[in-house]
Amino acid sequence: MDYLKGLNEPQYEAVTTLHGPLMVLAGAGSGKTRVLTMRIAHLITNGIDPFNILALTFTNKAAKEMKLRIAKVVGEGNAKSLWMGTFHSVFARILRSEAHYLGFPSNFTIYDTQDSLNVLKKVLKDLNIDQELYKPKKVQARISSYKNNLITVRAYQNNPELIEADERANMKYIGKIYEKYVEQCFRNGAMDFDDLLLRTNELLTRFPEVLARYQDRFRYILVDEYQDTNHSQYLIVKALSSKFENICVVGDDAQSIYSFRGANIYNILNFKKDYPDAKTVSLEQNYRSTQNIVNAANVVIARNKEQFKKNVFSDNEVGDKIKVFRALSDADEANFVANNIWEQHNANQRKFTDFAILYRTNSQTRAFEDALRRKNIPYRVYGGLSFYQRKEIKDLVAYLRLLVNENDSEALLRVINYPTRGIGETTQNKLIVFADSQNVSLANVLDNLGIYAPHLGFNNGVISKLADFWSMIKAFQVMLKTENVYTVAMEVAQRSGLIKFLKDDQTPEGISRVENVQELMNSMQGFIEEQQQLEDGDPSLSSFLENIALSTDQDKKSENEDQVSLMTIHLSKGLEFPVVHLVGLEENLFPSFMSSSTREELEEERRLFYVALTRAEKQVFFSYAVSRFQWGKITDAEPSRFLSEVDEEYIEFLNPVVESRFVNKSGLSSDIFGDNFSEPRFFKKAEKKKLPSSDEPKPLPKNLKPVASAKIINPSGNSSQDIEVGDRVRHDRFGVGEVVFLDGTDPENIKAKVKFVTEGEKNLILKFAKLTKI
DNA sequence: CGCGAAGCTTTTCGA
DNA sequence: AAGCTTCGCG
Repeated sequence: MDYLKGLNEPQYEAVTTLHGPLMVLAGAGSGKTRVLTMRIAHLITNGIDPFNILALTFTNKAAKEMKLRIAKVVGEGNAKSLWMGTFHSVFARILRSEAHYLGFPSNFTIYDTQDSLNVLKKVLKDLNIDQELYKPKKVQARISSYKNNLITVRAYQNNPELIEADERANMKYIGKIYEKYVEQCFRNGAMDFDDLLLRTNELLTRFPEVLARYQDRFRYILVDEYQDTNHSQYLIVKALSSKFENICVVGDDAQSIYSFRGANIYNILNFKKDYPDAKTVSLEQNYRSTQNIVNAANVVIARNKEQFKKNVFSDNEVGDKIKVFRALSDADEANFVANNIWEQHNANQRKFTDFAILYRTNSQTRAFEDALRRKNIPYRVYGGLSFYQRKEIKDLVAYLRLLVNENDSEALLRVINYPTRGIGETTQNKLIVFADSQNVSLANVLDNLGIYAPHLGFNNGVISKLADFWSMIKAFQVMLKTENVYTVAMEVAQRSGLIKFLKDDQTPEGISRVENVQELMNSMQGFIEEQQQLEDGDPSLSSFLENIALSTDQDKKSENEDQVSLMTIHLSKGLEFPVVHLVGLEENLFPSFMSSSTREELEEERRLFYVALTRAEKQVFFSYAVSRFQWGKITDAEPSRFLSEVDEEYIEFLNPVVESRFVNKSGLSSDIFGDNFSEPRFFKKAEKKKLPSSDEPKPLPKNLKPVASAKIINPSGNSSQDIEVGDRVRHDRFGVGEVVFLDGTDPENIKAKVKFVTEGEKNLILKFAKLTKI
């Protein structure tokens, strides 16, 4: 039992407590993954059949990795029958084999958010509902939250309170829309993400024999990231574990960041109420980060009301202080980060993989990509518009979905006239109306075109176009029976005209679309080969489609490449990096303007900040910009309140503290570089110095009103007289250099080209550059 | 019916 | 800025 060596006391306890309910509160960096893997290994070495173990993880990648680590301890043969994966993938598989109970085909389609939105829009159109009043996205969110809380259509209709609430919100047709949407999905033989959980609940409650079967199979259940489970997931776990009660949940309430998709922090906060006999183990020693980082994170998270008492600590070195950089713009911020990474890469011999750039929103990515590319720094962006969400990929995938499940009308309508083949909107609408009136699927109408044609009022041209399209699909289906999936997909891409259509577009975007399709084909081939090698692999098309529907970007993280990682904070959960750049620390961005109105929302944003901070092992850089190009225009920004929540003792400012706190916002274009929200307002140290008389609580950044004139923006800045071409100057950040060029006559706006020894040439606006003559 | 231009809206996080 | 919808013409 070598694997038990080196565990600390609580870790040991968590690993060796095999029976009964157990809650492991694992602080950030406390060796949670290790405990989980060792615990499973320990179960197996103690004679528990791996077949009886179910482990639910947050990403499929985490599952894969943990399985590998377990295999190292107990041997591959033993680890194989272990069931490990995300809620969605595990229960999608179970639903496939039990689909007949629910009246679904076993090859049901899985709709992603976009697909489901498309279906919803069609429903709204069908019902003649004004999409201005019923914004599809809002409706979708509402339905999603019903599903996550197990409010089925029937439950909704029997609940006057809900109906009333929707009426008050001027959404009295929600119930009707909900009903239609569910009907449509059912008819399409499709489940959305929420259905995968909701239908599992339905399966387990309506069919006790099924529940008994899975209860008996999954005698030991482990749930990772329990703080981010929603009610639906909670009920599944509860139902499955209620017979043996060998349930181990692992989580950290301080890292609950998914309430927007229904995660319920009370699942973990109330675990003890659900299982009064539950044992609790707290892992409090952080092995990941320096003391400075851990302490800073603790101070911030302590502001949240709702939480377990924990004392996370680190025995590592004290470490560097967190460095804070104030940038002039988003581009400036990105340059700072890129420079910093470049310097550290050279000076400290850090690999690029050691760095992560974490941000709140995906739209922040671009500036960093530009800056990194300019410096030739290799990077990889995770998340964002994921590969499988690209239009060209979705189009090809829609064809494939249609082959597997021809009732999937969403897929059918997506491809019936793409590439265009003369089956326009009018024709499509006639088809839809007719199919509805006969209560059959679109596929059924196309199957029996000969019989239905007289009732459809199509001319011969349209009929033959429809027949051609459908016989093409049928031919693909026949091919699928004998040929390998890759071959069929290739045939689809070519015969449908998709490839040709894409190739006709020779713009850079068009070329990249063709490449993307190629990449999809490659990944398909890879998938098939991999599945063929696995003993229990499934190289079928529907298996491939399920795989991509549930794949996360993290899942395909490429190893062995020395690249800087760019991702949202949400995606970074569970990862760690030696150096973390947490960027865009501005009010309305982080915390997000969408989540700043209630205490609960703000606390979740704060937990997000905590997650970001605790990703770092050695060093953290905070940065924010005072102006940012956003939504098509330049917007002023104010430092995030979270900056002021970190005690000054853990922080070091890279920019000099600026004398003036004020700037004139009226008139001058240079206002965007204003220092009006510089540190003195927000940090105790500076405040004590500059505002000795002020005992008032710090104002929220929102309320700040800039006053005074632009003249005193930067007393330490340079006027035109000070600096001349040929002068040797020092810059706080770029070091020593020589002025090679001056440009402009307006003293407010003189630009200086300075050649720095280490940094090369920079174009600076003299007024702000704070150059010192030497 | 198909295409492109014009106009309009909408901005978080993601299985 | 980007995505989506609408509109008008060939």
